[in-house]
Amino acid sequence: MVISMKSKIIENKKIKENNLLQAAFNLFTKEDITNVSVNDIVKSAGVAKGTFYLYFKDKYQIRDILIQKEAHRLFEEAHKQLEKNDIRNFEDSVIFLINQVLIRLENNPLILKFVERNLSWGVFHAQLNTAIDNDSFNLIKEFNEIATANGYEFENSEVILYLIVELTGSTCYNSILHSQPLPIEEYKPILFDSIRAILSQGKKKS
Amino acid sequence: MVISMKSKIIENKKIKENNLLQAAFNLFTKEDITNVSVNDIVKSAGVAKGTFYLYFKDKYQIRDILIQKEAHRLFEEAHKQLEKNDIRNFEDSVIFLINQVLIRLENNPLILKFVERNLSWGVFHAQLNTAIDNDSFNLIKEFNEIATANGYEFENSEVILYLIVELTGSTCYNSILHSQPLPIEEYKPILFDSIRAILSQGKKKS
Amino acid sequence: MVISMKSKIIENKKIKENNLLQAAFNLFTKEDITNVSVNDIVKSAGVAKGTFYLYFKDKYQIRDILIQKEAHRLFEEAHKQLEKNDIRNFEDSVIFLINQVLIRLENNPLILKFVERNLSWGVFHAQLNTAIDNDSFNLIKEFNEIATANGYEFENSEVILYLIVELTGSTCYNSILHSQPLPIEEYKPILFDSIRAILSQGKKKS
Amino acid sequence: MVISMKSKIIENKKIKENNLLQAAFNLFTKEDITNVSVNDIVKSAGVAKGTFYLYFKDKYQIRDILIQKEAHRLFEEAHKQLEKNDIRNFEDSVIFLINQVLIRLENNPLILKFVERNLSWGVFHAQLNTAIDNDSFNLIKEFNEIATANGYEFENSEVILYLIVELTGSTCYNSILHSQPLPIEEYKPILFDSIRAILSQGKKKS
DNA sequence: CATGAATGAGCTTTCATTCAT
DNA sequence: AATGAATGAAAGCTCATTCAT
Repeated sequence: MVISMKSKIIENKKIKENNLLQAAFNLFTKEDITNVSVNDIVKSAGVAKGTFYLYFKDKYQIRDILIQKEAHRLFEEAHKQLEKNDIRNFEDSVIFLINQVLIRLENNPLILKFVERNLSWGVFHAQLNTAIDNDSFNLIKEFNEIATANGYEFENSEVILYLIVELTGSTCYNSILHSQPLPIEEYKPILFDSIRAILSQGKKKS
Repeated sequence: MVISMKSKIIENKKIKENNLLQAAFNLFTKEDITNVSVNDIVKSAGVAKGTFYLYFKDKYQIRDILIQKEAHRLFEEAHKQLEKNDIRNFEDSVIFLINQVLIRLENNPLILKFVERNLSWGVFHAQLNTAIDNDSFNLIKEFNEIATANGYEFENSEVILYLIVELTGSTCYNSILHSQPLPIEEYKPILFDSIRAILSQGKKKS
Repeated sequence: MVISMKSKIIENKKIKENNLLQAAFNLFTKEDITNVSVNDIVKSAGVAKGTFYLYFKDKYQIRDILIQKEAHRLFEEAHKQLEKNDIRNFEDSVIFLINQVLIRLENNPLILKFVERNLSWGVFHAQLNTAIDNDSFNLIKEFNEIATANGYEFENSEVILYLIVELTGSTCYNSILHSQPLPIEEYKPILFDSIRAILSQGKKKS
Repeated sequence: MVISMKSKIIENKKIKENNLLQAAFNLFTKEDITNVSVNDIVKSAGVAKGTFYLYFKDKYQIRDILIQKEAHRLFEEAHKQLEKNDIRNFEDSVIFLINQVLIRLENNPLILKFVERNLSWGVFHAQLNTAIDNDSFNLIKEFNEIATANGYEFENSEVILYLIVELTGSTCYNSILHSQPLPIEEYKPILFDSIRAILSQGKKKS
């Protein structure tokens, strides 16, 4: 009995926290973070103002947590798909992974809107890198392994990977949300060709 | 006499306006724009609060003017250097121009900080485009001309140019300011090789 | 216990609200509303600035609430007196009611000052009409009933009533406050005679 | 020559002053005086800010001057018409004069709008009374003369006149501008009947 | 744990008025 | 006499944060 009561309380806390996170996410996708007050968040979440401060330091902490969560989920799902499909070729693997992430962003532009509204590429990017490093799936290690197995060799493979992630991120953001400079479907071929061109620098002559 | 009196007033106004712009620039490089109040700006500029509104609508207008000015100067100077040096080769020209801009950013990282603090690559990019378009030096046009003259052909040359600008901007920003993933001097060769790889896609077989 | 705690808070809120209303009323009787700042009101009420906005939208809302309250009380009390006194004659009833209101205004000229200072005859009048219409005591209906019962008939009885109310309001205001054109006690007979003259127009010849 | 130069300057001053008065009148008919800034007035008048203070103390002074002017013109014109028409009957004379003023207000509701916008019945009324007293045409004196000549006698004739002016002013204001309680054309007969009823109190039995 | 009333610092913006030119 | 740039006090209002209940 005591245990179930406690667990119920804990469960209740989790619900409150999630309500706040969800409410904040919704508001942050509609308005710049400076135009969202803690009042707005607690009203939308249906809790009292003081309750907010029991769970979070301020609205910026809630934003960072949201970004971390989304970035983590994004890569986890892309990774799952990569494992399901038995792609051996090096360039294809990289393109596949990137494409998986892009597909998710296309289908859920709220995440991008959220990032745009909060002008937080910097924060998002930092979290993305953290996600890439810490994930059970170590992207860099795998990148190197597949590269070597396929006869590629890079002096500085992480930098090449970083460069590709940045190129993709900064251009696809505008492409998905504003079709600038091209709609994402038209832009992808050009992007992917450029990525292959970059990767092909590492191809060893046999 | 009348003219000199009037011109003195006009001169004085220019000084006040510049004081405000300079003060705002300094503050914007130190703090996020949301943490800089109009009060801070006028105090730093040594003018009264009301004076600010004689010259600018709000602090966001002052930010946009600053960004436009900086972006314009950046490209103007880079362009001058390109004209001084008689570089004919296509890839070399592109790399030279990018390098000139990067050298200026390396020497004045405040401009980069300013842009970071305002997290406005988007704005910066828009201003850049305006500067590029309106300038006597038309980047896109020249890019195409030199490309053709050197036996390069792109289906979508503006997109390729955009892609290169974004790749450069998003990666060099961290490289210059935080030496991430590498210090700018070490990163440049890798970046330039990747840009050449991207450009080489357009090379026509003769 | 819980109830008493909650009720204490509610009671406290009522006190705060009344403090604000009272403070505003005092200031509005001394100064034109445009010369009374929210700051003045909260200082006088002994609460923080933000508290004001917890209870009212702005100072104009507080003014309207005050006017409504006063207008309502004025007529409620006059009506009570009319019921206590069994006056059957038509002209006497009308004069009695008007006199009751005037007596109250004479004894509490602050209400008149408040109305003057806020130059809000319009608002006051609107509230008065609402009070007349909505009150359990429906003046217009009763006016008609007593008129008919006493052999009076008006083509447009509401207009006659309106005309009398305006005549009374606009002249007694100056009479009570500035004894212009005569002190109220000297003015009343003339006013009442004029009102009777107006009413007598509706007297049917028998 | 010197005289004409001086007179030209004086003329110029008059033009500036009139420009300011006209500009202020236009603005005061569109907006409450608190929402009209000195800046608005000088811009509309086409003069510099400082010039305003060469002619007027503040915007409230300009308002009072405007009200005085309008009130004066109103009665002057009504008076002229009365003289042109040889009306001998007492009640008819009073009604005629009132009707002349009303006709002018109906045809130029800007004056009423101006009064409404500035919520200045009090000020307007004071100026009106001054106009009535000071005018070459002494209303009260004439009122008494015609009354006596026609066999009317009032204990307090000024008070009766005041009462009629107030009744007319406070009700016709709403009637002309808002058709409340009736459009002015429908309201006039009722009003005039009531005025005649009031006046008939003074009729001596012969 | 949860509440929400209360706070007051701090923001943006306006505007009457001055005064050197 | 006329100008208009400069002022800075003061307004309305918001909101993160606290704390008694």
